Amino acid sequence: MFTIGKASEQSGVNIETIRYYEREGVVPKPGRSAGGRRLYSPNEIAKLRFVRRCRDLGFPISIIQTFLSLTEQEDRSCTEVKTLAESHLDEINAKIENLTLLREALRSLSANCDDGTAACPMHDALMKDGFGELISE
Amino acid sequence: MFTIGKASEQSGVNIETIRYYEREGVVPKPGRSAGGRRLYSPNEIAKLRFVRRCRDLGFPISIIQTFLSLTEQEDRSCTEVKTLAESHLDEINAKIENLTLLREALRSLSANCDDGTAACPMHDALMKDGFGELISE
DNA sequence: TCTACTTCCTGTAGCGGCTACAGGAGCAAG
DNA sequence: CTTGCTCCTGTAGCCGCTACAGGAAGTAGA
Repeated sequence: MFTIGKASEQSGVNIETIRYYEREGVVPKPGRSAGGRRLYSPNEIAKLRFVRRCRDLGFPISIIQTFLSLTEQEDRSCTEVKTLAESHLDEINAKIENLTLLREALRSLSANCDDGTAACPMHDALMKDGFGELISE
Repeated sequence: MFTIGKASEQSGVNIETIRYYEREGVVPKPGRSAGGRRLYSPNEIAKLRFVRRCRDLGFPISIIQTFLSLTEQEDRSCTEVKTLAESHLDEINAKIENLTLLREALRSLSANCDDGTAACPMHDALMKDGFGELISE
């Protein structure tokens, strides 16, 4: 059994964040020592690590909770997890696409600044009425 | 002069968001009608549009405020704007890179689910201790 | 002129996902 | 026994909005 500090080290989840996850019911409440300190089993630490990795992958907490509850009921949850992952993949693709558009827009605005004619062509372009709407979303 | 509803239409900024920008000092307080309603000049509406477009480009409010204050003092602020824009461009590139890594990680995890051997290979991979740390940040 | 409807006002609280305190208690080493 | 670390609870703040509630002002038609 490990205290919250060790659990944090091993899972890579910040101590405050671990307590936050507990408050929000993302992970179950751990046992306590005689002195009232949280004690984590290796299994619970694995769960925290799982949450962190899912967060790193960009999953929102709500979906991670679904993942964890699907995992509780051991029967054939793989396809459901896969479906969720793939719809998330679509979102990521959309984000990448938008960011790429945005990058091009910024690049061309910034490039205009090089000719040194106007006070600030970038600013002017963003102020003007006729400037096209960049982001689709 | 236009009421907040018209200003919202013309700038593309939500009414509530306009008031929020005013509270936060992003844009100056507009004049008021006899009855106490906000009245916007075309110039103020252009400013709102400017803020929205910068937000669309992913700039945080704090940077947009810098943009606007650089604009107030008309003297050669172009290079500063350009510098800010380019460091923002770097951030966008980093985001795209991370998302791309993330997409590959998700794809390969999801692909593993297809062979239908384990209960859920994706879940197992995320739980395991040895799984590499994906995201650099 | 009265009424119905729309727009606007202020103020406050909520969202997600943390992070940062304050003020105190437990615990191990020297 | 004291020092210093970790831990506890509870609360407030971060960003950039968004969504109310409860009321006042303005507009259009009968």
